[in-house]
Amino acid sequence: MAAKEPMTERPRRRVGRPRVAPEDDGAEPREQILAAAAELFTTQGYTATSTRAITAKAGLRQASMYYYFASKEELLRTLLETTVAPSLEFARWALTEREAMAEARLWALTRIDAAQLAGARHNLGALYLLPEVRRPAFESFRDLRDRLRDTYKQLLSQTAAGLLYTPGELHQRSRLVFGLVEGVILARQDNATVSDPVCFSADVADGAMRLADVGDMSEARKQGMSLCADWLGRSAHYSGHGEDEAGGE
Amino acid sequence: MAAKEPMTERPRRRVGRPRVAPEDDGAEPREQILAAAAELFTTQGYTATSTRAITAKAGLRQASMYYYFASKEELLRTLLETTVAPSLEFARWALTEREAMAEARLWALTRIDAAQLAGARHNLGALYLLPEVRRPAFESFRDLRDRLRDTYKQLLSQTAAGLLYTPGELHQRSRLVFGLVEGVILARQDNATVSDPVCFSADVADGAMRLADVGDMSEARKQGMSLCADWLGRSAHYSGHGEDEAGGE
DNA sequence: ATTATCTATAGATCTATAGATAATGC
DNA sequence: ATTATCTATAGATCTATAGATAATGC
Repeated sequence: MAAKEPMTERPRRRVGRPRVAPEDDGAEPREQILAAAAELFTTQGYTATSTRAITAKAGLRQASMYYYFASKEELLRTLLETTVAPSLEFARWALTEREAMAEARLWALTRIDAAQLAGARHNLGALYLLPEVRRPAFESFRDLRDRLRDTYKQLLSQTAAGLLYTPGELHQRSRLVFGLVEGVILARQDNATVSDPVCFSADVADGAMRLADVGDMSEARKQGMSLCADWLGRSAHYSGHGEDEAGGE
Repeated sequence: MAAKEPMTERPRRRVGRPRVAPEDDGAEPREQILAAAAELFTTQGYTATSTRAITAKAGLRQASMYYYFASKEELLRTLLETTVAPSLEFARWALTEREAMAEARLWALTRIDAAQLAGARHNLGALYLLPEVRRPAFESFRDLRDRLRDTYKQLLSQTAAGLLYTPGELHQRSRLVFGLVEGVILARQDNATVSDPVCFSADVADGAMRLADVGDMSEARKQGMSLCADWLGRSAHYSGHGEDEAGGE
């Protein structure tokens, strides 16, 4: 994501009227705006954050935001969708990996999801909790989120204990597990950063096993870890990087 | 909370300039404002809810709100503090009940807390999650919340399994338990109401036992239920009502 | 000519205050 | 006189658009 040419110091003079505030780092303006919005939306809320505050932090003028985003809503939509995407991709993959036991896949999904929530800069998961996300403008994002939630439920239903649940019990239980993961977001809201996302996410995944009444946790954990490793290997293969996303050891 | 005199239909003509919109029910204006704010703050957020929207729902004019509350912030502060108070009172009491085992007290606290979150009108717990609550204006509320969180931690540390935790493990583990309870808030945000708060809160308390590695859950549960019953008896004694607050059976 | 910014501003809010007004109570 | 409302509005926002401007690129 950083500079690709360590040798050639290529200033790459940019077209267009220069900024009044010089760019401090080499980041693209669009990315700077997204980063500023991420920080402000997560800490102060959506409506309470003005486009003026965002652009001030990004180092340009209020109106310049509209060159990159059609509206403030589109800015939030972009952040929401890029945040849920990685977990959802893993979820889809986990559903297809039928050789692994459902317990292990649930462990791995919980772990990947929790690690992403714990490790992301600026507690991006907190965006899911913004009341404004209920507006119709963000429905497409809520659909993605529902699909992720449903994957937890499906995997849970395939565990040994889960096969015995009534539909009502399954629903209740999957809410508890999903809630546990969302708890990571709330934990971060209190103390700025989780000290060790790698360990913490594994703890959360273990917690999910307990909530799911998994008998042999160590087996699920072992298989689950290898699923995580497989996935991280895969995604590292497709996109050049991605290794520090969810902390595999 | 409703009418005290079923016989004497006492219209109790009110002093002051009459409202332009007639009062539909007999509720006090202050309470009507609080109820309207509760609904709007929890569903749309604090900044996104205008004082105009609140008072429109309460059936009076925007400026009339300021007769009862000095500012919009004071309105939110009132809601926050009345919401956390019942759980915190129970928490304080649970700490003193030394005859009961720590596991049972943790079960009971989780249950009371979860039941209140699940059963309250308008998902009031969602107020805790509003980003605006981080503002200095709400610090006194955050202190109360911290005290509640700390009670979970203390009880957890006194369980059989908890005595063996390192301080770091204890902290992590208590975060998971507290997060599980907060998950109730998130569950409600999706599907408007929890079908059965009584059962659901017991399930959450069981979940806390699982997260806390409690060996004999049934014993903790039995004792915990009786603690809940004791408390509800007590509070029913002090204040005339309060029996449907946290659904004891 | 194209790109990426800027300045300026229209128009729509929103909170809180000032001060009038219509009841009851003494 | 006191109480509980009202109307009107000041002053401070905030989002999004219009249109100017300063670069590079052809």
